[in-house]
Amino acid sequence: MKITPIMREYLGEIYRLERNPEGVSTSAMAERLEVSPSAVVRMLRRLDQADMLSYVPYQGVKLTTEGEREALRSIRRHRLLEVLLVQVMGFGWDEVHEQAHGLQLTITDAFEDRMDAVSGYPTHCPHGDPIPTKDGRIAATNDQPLSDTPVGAEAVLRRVKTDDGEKLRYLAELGLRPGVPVRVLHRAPFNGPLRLRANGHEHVIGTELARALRVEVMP
Amino acid sequence: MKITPIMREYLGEIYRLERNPEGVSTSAMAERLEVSPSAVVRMLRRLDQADMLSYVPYQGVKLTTEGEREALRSIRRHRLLEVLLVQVMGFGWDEVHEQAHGLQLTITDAFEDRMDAVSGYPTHCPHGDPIPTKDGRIAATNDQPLSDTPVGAEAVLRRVKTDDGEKLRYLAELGLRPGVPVRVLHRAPFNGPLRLRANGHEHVIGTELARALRVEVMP
DNA sequence: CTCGAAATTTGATCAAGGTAAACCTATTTG
DNA sequence: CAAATAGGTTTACCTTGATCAAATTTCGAG
Repeated sequence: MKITPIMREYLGEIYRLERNPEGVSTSAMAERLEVSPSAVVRMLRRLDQADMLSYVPYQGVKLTTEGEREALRSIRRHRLLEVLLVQVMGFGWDEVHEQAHGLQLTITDAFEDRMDAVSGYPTHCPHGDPIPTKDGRIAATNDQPLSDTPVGAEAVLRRVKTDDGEKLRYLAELGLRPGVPVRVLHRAPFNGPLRLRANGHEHVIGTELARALRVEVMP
Repeated sequence: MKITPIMREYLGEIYRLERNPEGVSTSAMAERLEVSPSAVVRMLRRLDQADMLSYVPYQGVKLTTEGEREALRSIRRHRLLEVLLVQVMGFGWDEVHEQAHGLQLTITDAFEDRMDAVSGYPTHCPHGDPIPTKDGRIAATNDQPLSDTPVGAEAVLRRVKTDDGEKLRYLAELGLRPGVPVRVLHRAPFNGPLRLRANGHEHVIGTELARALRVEVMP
């Protein structure tokens, strides 16, 4: 049974959701793929048929080994596209998720390779997620939510886990991008806002944003 | 009635065929769009419904004003994509037609604009065809087949009218690209091959190739 | 332990594609 | 000059992927 680019895109999104605490729900998939829930259900049945995953109605979904391989191919394309759009085409990191979503469906393998080359063989997407290699290996991530990081810690911002354009634009304004060193200065009690220092400036970050920021704590 | 990216692509191809001596046949469209003839017929009916063209079964097709506007939008995207693929992504001019064909369907308006900018606002595609402006105007072409050019004429190669990868690779090898000055040295009788000088070298070109090369004769 | 809200799934419909069969048009030939 | 036939065009029926509306399941609150 053959696999289409659209199927691969679903698999990529399922893979991402599987490693997310919220889990893989029909409606979550529908939202991320910008598609109706019913389209998701039908696709799940097809993907089950194609042995890409096992799907039990109302119960949930689990990728097979084969399914994971295809998912990683899709994620590679998506993240390489994001890099290309930011570094080569000059888009802001808040504009690229949706575009990569669409373009992924029509690029060729040759395009994937050229994209990799002209972007300088990047290892991470603009939001800090690792780009799987061509043979389907993906670097482990070793970071934690800024919201769980103890006061006083020296850390490096590694990932920004949101697709919300508003948030991304705001973070860009503050200069909070992957690779930037940050220090947690203070956290107000009861999940209050968090004060931190980065790029020589102090900023106050709300809880919602702090949960999206992932840092690696330095020894 | 709404127009989809796929419809626009058909319109673009019809526009191109309308200014071709061979005319707009169902099978010609099918071949250029890499689609079955039956798919073309169905689409023609939809496009007629949408007032993009008038279609009479077995008779033929004619674009409306509206249809031409959409066609030019599609052609602009296609040719800008070809420039991007060659100049920015590093593809050969023999590899870009098909890829542009697919990508056209998923790029956004914003991508079109960025593409225009990073390519330096090009006026012609890598094969020498003019790129329509955003408001739907297209430069007139003023060239003739090399096969009709008199012996002794000084001319400049303007366009290469073929999508055949073999031919394009061969021409690239000889350095025969748009903008290159050429001089016709000799033509063998009975549609025989043609000898010419370009880039300081002499080449012998068969009739088939000479028909694809379009030159502007210099005074 | 039942009821109702929220999420999930099914059913009917549309766009766009393919293959195979039917159908026009035009050219060739008896 | 009419009939036959070849080639291109169109129709008919099936697949994929999407939508919306209706039906169904699940799960938390009383």
